[in-house]
Amino acid sequence: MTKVIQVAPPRVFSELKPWLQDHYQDLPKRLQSVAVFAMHNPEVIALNTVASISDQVGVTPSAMVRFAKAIGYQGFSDMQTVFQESMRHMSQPYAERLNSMQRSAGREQTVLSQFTQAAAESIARLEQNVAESALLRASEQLAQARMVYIAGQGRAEPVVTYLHYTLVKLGVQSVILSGMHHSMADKARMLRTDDVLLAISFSPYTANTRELVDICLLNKTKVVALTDSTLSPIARADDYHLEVLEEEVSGFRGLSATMCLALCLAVETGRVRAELDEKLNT
Amino acid sequence: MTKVIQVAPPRVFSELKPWLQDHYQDLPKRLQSVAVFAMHNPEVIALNTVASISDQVGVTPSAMVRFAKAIGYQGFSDMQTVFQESMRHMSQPYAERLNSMQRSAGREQTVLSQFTQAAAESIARLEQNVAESALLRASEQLAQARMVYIAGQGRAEPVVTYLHYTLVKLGVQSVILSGMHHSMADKARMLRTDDVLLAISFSPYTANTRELVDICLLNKTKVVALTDSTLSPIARADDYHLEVLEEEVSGFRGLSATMCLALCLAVETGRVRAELDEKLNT
DNA sequence: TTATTTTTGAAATAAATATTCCATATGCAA
DNA sequence: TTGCATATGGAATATTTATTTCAAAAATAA
Repeated sequence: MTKVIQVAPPRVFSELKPWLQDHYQDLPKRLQSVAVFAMHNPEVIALNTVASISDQVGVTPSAMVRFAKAIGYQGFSDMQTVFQESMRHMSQPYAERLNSMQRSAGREQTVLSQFTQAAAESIARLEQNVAESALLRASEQLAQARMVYIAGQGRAEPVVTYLHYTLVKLGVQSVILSGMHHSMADKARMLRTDDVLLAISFSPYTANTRELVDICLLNKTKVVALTDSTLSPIARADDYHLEVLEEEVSGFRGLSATMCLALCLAVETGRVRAELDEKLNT
Repeated sequence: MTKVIQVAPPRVFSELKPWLQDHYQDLPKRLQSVAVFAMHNPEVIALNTVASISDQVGVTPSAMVRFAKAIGYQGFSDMQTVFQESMRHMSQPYAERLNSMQRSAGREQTVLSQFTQAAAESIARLEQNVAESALLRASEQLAQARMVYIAGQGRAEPVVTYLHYTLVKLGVQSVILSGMHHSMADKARMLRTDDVLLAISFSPYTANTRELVDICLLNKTKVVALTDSTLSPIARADDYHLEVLEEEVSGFRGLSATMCLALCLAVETGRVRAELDEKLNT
């Protein structure tokens, strides 16, 4: 039985790399092949089965298991989880950076670092998932509105406040609906067909906001929605909606990415509005 | 046997999303749960086993298989490959990422990428600049308070709303001061020495919030401040303040990092408060 | 209400996947 | 060369994991 090492194996991918550099020379030929492949295609190791990988590397399945054991893992499966874990953070380079910085320092995760990491991940994802065109379409709707009515409750309320504050500062007429003590029907009656409802709602979706959107859609009033999922009841095929999903940390969802998107929406609306105004004046 | 659909299922993740939007309503309860989870945590679906996922979703393994079949896949495994494939492309932008970073120096950027980048930088800086100990000290003050009064105007108001929402959810008694139609003196008179004022204020500092802090300090009422600079008039040497600076993009400052810090503060306060309560009960 | 269909969970089964074992090959030293 | 140790591939085995089945529960319609 070949035992290159018997101390605790690296539990994170970033530590595995330097380890292999040190011990590469001492490994048998096949295991070297595996090492090279693993470093060049970590995502293949993370996602495929032993049979499939060994085939791609050009070795037998046994070699894969031996490789894992040579490093010190219990077996291939054990090693694979380390590769998988590294993938989770791959798509968020910011997060990975923060992560590795802390790990190298040896510190444990502080409350602050946990939440900043989640926020950074959410923002990175936001950039990937929201199409510039969708943002533009939504902005155009808002810019054309005679008046923008903003609605949202609970966790969405800070977003409502922020959007209102920013839009007003940018010269876009807007009113907060949530605060008013009217029935939903009363609120809906205020809206004219040249107005636009800007609805913000997250899971669990509050019935009020949902109801408001329903009424508006019936009245042919335009609705721009900001939500955390296209499965949300307020996101319809025919309206303009933007999606933002916040990473969760021990049951808490932040608003970092949402606020970022809100600012984008407001600024873009302001810009489009300014363009429209200019056209009218000439 | 339940057959929602029998046509060819989406082979790419991006097509799967709209499909679920259309058919979500028609799915049984458990399958809806799975749908929501799958859209929110695609990487978990890609990387874990049926047993592990179903456990996280809170359904039985059978439900996972049924979900896959309902969409039209042969089984869970078949669906999983689609999720895995989507991950492969996700992590591809490793090189692409660097490109976009470099592009920032030269060419034009989208509105979205400009703001997400600013937000990410602000958050990264937040993590470096805020000491965990400062966060803890501030949290302890808030946790010991009989009642937390929250104040802040303008750009700080969304933060006030959010802090209030989160603190209440965590069982910490708190009230928003800003909204009340009282004079500053009236407001200050409400505060007892065992209360704490949580003041949020950014440049340009509104006179109101500043005045409130001054009165509290005179009355020996504790003040916890959240601001964008230690030079801020509301940050004093002897009180508890946290600093967060948002990166600026063409004159606009976001709230992403601020919201992240606010959440940290609230959660940490809730934790400390829970500890205190436990001690009292024993 | 009752009858009928749909949904659900738990256990049994089937499939796949990783791991171990062993015979053989390969490299190396005397 | 021979002898010894290590490395290797392939097949057997053990384990894990997905899938199916079926009875019970829930929902729906009559």
